[in-house]
Amino acid sequence: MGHVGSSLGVTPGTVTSMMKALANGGLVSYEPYSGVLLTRAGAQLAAHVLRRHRLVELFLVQVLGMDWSDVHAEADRLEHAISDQVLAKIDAMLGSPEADPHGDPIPDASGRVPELVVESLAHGLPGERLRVARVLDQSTAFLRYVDQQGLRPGTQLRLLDRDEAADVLTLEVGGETLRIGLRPAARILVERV
Amino acid sequence: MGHVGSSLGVTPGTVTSMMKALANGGLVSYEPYSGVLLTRAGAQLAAHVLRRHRLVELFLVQVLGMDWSDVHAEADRLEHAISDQVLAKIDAMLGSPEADPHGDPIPDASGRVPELVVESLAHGLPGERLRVARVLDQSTAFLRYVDQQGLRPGTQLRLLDRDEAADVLTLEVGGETLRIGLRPAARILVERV
DNA sequence: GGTTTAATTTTGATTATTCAAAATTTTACT
DNA sequence: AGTAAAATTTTGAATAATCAAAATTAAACC
Repeated sequence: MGHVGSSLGVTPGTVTSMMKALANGGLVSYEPYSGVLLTRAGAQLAAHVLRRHRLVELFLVQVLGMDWSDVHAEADRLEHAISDQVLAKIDAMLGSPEADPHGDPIPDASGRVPELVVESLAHGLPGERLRVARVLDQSTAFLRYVDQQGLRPGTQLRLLDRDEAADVLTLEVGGETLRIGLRPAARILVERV
Repeated sequence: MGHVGSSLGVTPGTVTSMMKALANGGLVSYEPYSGVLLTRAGAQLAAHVLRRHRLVELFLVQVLGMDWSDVHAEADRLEHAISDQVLAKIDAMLGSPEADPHGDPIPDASGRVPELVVESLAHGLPGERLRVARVLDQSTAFLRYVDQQGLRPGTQLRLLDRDEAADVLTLEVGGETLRIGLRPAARILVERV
């Protein structure tokens, strides 16, 4: 559980305290040394938090014209301050979207997440026509790279070649040919078209 | 200073602690039992907080289509979570407005507040043509009333009669005639046109 | 002016959050 | 199986925010 602490910037002991508090509130089941599991209520709450976060991200990009590589941090601060009423307005304005700018699915108001059939770009076979559905690595650096290569969610592409030895895929995107390593390709999810 | 506490929902002792903390941070000068005064830095910060609050209110009304009688509470929660970058986008989208939906002036980015020459509607004289500039009482009830009477900021009106004895003004607004007490009229600021 | 009343401040206690460091448990490796 | 390493939890202490109630100061009133 150490990674939870470092990603939140707190010490391991603090994470234990938090987990106990969550267990106390009925949001997780917690057995010392073995880990935590979300309860039904906890999963529900998590879905609502995700919904807020992702709707806010999409709003920041689409309505305020912000860069998609910056909105994660903004949304982290905003999601706690937005009322259900404002969220409903945002949702309506965006047309109840199913995915945020990174392609992450947005749970609906009841907490259900839209499923989509996607696979990793790294598993694609030569000749396939694909559409970028989702970018898993949301670090600023990676998003910038994806942006520059024109591989944002929604983009169509064709897989030209797959070179296992060199660890490289060759793609055709918007008439251009580009090469991408299998490592980064594994962080990009696509759907067949 | 008791009203500060009650409007914040805390006890008087807590207010004293807060004032000491603000004085410690150089935002106010504080002399026990005599009161507090904003320092230059405090006034600057206050202007920025007001700017945030009022820009957010206007944004909620103009962009998200919310009711102006609801946005105060929303803005109170949002103003702390919005980054300068997002605020700048909002400001640009609204065209660097000078007043929020209630007519309250919005300080510019440097903290300067636009002055406008206004007086209370209660001081108007019969025959004057006026424009509603600002509504001081921002309780939900009063804003609803003002809304129903069509007296939102920007509305033009003519003062027909002033009856000191009955404590009533007679106005002509958009072809309609309406009567309003001097008490509520004092909460509405107008400019001559 | 002296006394009562109201406002403000201080005091002492409570609660919540976090950390560093020690203790415990699990996992990994021989 | 046994030990070393890593992860997790516990402990004890520090900090901050708040409150209720007591003490102090200022204001109001005869």
